[in-house]
Amino acid sequence: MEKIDIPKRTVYRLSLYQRCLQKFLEQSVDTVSSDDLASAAGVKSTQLRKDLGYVGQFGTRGLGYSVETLSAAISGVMGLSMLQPVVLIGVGNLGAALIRYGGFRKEGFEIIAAFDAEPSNVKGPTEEMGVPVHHVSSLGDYVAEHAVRVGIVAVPESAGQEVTNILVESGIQAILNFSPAVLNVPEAVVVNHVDLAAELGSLGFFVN
Amino acid sequence: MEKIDIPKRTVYRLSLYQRCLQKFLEQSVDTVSSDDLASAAGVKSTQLRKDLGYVGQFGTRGLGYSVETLSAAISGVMGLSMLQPVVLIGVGNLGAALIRYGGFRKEGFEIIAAFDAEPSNVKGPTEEMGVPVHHVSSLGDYVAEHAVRVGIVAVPESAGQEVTNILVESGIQAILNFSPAVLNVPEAVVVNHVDLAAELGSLGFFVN
DNA sequence: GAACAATTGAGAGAAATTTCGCAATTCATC
DNA sequence: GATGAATTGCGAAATTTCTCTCAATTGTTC
Repeated sequence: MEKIDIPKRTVYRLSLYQRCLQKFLEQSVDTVSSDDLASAAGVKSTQLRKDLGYVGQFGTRGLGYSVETLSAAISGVMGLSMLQPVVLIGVGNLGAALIRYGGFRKEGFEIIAAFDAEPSNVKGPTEEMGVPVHHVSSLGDYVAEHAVRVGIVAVPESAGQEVTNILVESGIQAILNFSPAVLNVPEAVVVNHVDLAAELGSLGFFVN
Repeated sequence: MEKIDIPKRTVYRLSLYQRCLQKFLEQSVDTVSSDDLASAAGVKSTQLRKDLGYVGQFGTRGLGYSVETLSAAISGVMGLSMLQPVVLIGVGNLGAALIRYGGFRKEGFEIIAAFDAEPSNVKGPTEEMGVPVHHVSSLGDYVAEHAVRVGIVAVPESAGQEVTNILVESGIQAILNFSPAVLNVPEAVVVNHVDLAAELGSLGFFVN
């Protein structure tokens, strides 16, 4: 497929654009210019057009883009046409917050199961959100059985690689990693690393 | 000051290096090569050396870097020599998780107060972590009075810009933004945007 | 103290990403 | 149906970021 040659940055921004389009859709806007959409997403319009250029041609010169068409096109490329099941590993503070956080569903993802080393310590999410919390020992089988392609890792650093190995062996294709650990994965597996401490830490440089 | 011309990416990685150095320090390692440190941080050694080159010269050819010296040097540049007070706005799922999350303190940051539109709905964090939760109406005064330089925004999108304006007017210098909103700030204020939904959303592209 | 192995530091080169510039196209108006 | 304003799409230029290469330096061994 031609997917491979879209820059990672562009892919990330496509998902921003998608969210903005959704918002326009809710407001019954049916046409946007690259300027409108770009400023909603916080980027320059030239960048937006370049990004969309990787995907195809959807605009009408002089007019702009049809919100609906563009949104559908991006959905297609991003593989968001149907709900993508996701597992989450590590139901600590952050993991539990992510389960309760509704924002993922709108992006086309649904956390269908959570795993923890001590599921009995976990109470909230199961009842609140209907997400069952299993023992981490069943992770591999679950992922393989349900053909889950995306995993969210929210375990402590020490367990990060171990959990990742299980996921990889069971056929995971993409990981969103919230642990501070640097995860070692085969090339075919994509990891997005969200390092909260580093994000905050790097702000230190800019103050004073 | 000479700070301005270090690339943002490099600044981010410096904070990774710092954390790795801390770990080496705990293990009583006192010298590391660029290869050792780079692989701990998940980057190439040439990149590490280039990054450190922005800060100064700390290594000894043939030997490597003194963990202690390098760590101190990075701390100096990153302004982490003393604990940096931080306010957090929006004590929902994510905000509460961030308060409970201990990892920030190690990076030299301490959440000294939290703010919410409905502080009475918030229970956990105040008692657990000793972080008081105030009404958002007192945010501006608090920030100004305590000369807080860094803020964490974890409010819903609709409130993002409003809260940001208050922070900016009160003299904030850096913001870690977890809301989906694109925050408009003057040039002097730095924003790090952590967009959870977009991070997960962009993974959709890479699966299947 | 000479030869060797290890490792940094920095300039040059390569690659990736962003921005610019402008022709091409479309719609609305006269 | 010609003129003008708006706006895309894309190649080219500029910028930023990363990687390579290699001389310079240090400690170690014989």
